[in-house]
Amino acid sequence: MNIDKKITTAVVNAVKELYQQEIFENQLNLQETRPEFEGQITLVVFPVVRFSKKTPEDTAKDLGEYILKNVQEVTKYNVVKGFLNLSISETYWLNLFNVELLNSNFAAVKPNGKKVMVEYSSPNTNKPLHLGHVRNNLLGYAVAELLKADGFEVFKVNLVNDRGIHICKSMLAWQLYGNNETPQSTGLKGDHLVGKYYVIFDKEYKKEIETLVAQGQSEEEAKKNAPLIKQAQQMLLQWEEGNAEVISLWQKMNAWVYEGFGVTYKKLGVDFDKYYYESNTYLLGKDIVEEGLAKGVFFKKEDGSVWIDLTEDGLDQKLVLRADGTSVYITQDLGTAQMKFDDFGMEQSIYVVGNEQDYHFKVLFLILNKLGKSWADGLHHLSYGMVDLPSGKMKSREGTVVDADDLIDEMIASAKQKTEELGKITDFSEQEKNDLYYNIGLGALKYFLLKVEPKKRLLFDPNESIDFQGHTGPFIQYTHARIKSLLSKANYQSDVKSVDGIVLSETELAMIMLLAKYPSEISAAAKSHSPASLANYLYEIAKMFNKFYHEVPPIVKEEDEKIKQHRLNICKLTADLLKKGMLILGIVVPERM
RNA sequence: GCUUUUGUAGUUCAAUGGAUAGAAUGUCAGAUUCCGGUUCUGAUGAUGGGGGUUCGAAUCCCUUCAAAAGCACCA
Repeated sequence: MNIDKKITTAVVNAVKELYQQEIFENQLNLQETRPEFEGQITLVVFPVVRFSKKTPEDTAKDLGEYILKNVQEVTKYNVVKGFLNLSISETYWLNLFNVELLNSNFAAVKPNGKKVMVEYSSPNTNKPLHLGHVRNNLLGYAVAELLKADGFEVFKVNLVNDRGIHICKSMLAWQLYGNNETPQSTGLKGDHLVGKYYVIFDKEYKKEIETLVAQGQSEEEAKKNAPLIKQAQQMLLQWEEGNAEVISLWQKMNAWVYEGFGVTYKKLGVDFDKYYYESNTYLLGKDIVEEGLAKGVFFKKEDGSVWIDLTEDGLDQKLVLRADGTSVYITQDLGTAQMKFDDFGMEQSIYVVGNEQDYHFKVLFLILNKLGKSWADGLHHLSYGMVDLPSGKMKSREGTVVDADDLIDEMIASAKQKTEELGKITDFSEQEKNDLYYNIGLGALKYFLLKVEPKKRLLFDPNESIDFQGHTGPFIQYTHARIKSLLSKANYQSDVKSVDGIVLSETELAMIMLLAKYPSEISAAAKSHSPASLANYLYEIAKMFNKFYHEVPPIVKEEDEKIKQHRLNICKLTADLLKKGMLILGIVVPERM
């Protein structure tokens, strides 16, 4: 039984014995004692006051005395206003560290038997990935890994939007202006080549609109009447009819895109257990519409279109099936949700999608709820904010979009430059060097994008992200590398563990308490789907370690073997947890850098 | 216009309704340097405005201002 549990149990008993009342553990609030007061654990007394009918100070004293008598580990207490500060014995902390934290099971995953799906990435196949997608991918991956680390069985899936008017635009432009260009003939990455024709389409389309407007049409008319858009729409119809030529072009160009995406995914270090394709799912959902009609959840209008009325829930009426019987976006999402559940039978399902779709998911989940789907309560939209740059907003039309591949290459180049300037790794092989640049560059990028709460907008500053000092990935990587270097210099033996009879310094104690929180930090971060809180915790560890390392006398020169071993144990555990935690974020911490 | 989200030091980010709102960066001063481009210590400086609920509010409610997004038989 851990110390928190012992204390809360004691308080519950104290309330029973002293005040003849029943209080529940979840009404109690324990927190870490602020550094300016004596003690390590603090009970906030206010919730108990209504049971004691005494002042907060008197209540705190009552409880303090009771805990002192009944909880062996508590050696002292003091009361400041409504706060009861408890001092825990040194033996307890030392024992916690030696027996629990240094045990190899400490940060190990304990399966909880639950299944969760994380859908992320979900790109369109008409253009390459950009900075916004990067946030999505990193977030989705990290949340999935976080849930794994908290004991879930996780399925990562990617729902690819591979059909529709957008890809027809690229296809048409390639047909008209492409001269049979291929990734091989141009040396362009497949997704970039297809994206190039998407841009060309847009350019030519705009020209046509201008011409029509000059001929006297309104802009709205011109947008509808331009020959290019009509041809694209025609092509979409042919696609739906299964026209062999169109399908074959579609397959060819999508294959280029997938090859390109594959390269980007690999560089980002993300992966998927299963891909879903909208070309397979876009017809789904019609049976759910039938089901909804039968249950009276949906209603049919005179023209045959099917709707749901969500006005009682503060939303609008929402179309779920067109009058001509074809699906809309939400129809297929209804069907896809059912299919995903049928495939995996998970308790929870997380959609990592930008916040511009908040309304859509609100509606989607509400509908599934009204349809009485047992799994609807486990659906969750992990909504995240847009990414801005110091130079301003990204706008595809103005060409200020940051391409994912370019960005990654720049980060690696920047890591290389910084590392070379210092010349610390001249003995590395070429391969080792390249791996290092990659790990630092990507680590900088990933940490910077993940340290911010998902739902907030994010300002990405490439220069700041790769700084080796401050709140950055490389700072944590560097701290880890320094520890590793220290351990090897000190010839550290990990099999010597139990070291007792030591007096802990204040910072050592703080370090142990901080490291002890690892499992609960993982669990809390997983529950709130927040890699950001893990990222911040890891930074705290790195920072606290530096303080510890600075304050403690030179460890390598320490003559007392017990103290030396104990301090090296702290170093070792710090390095291990940093490594493990960063890996959840998708970041590799180098052994040397 | 309606709805949602976000407003915290100069800047970038933290803070399960709990104590004097923490970091980073920037600036200034000092200390240390076990293998570290260091690192550490101190100083500086913020909850957009106005009400309310509460023993206690950055956090919950109302209102106002600002920014962003959404409001298609698009996805």
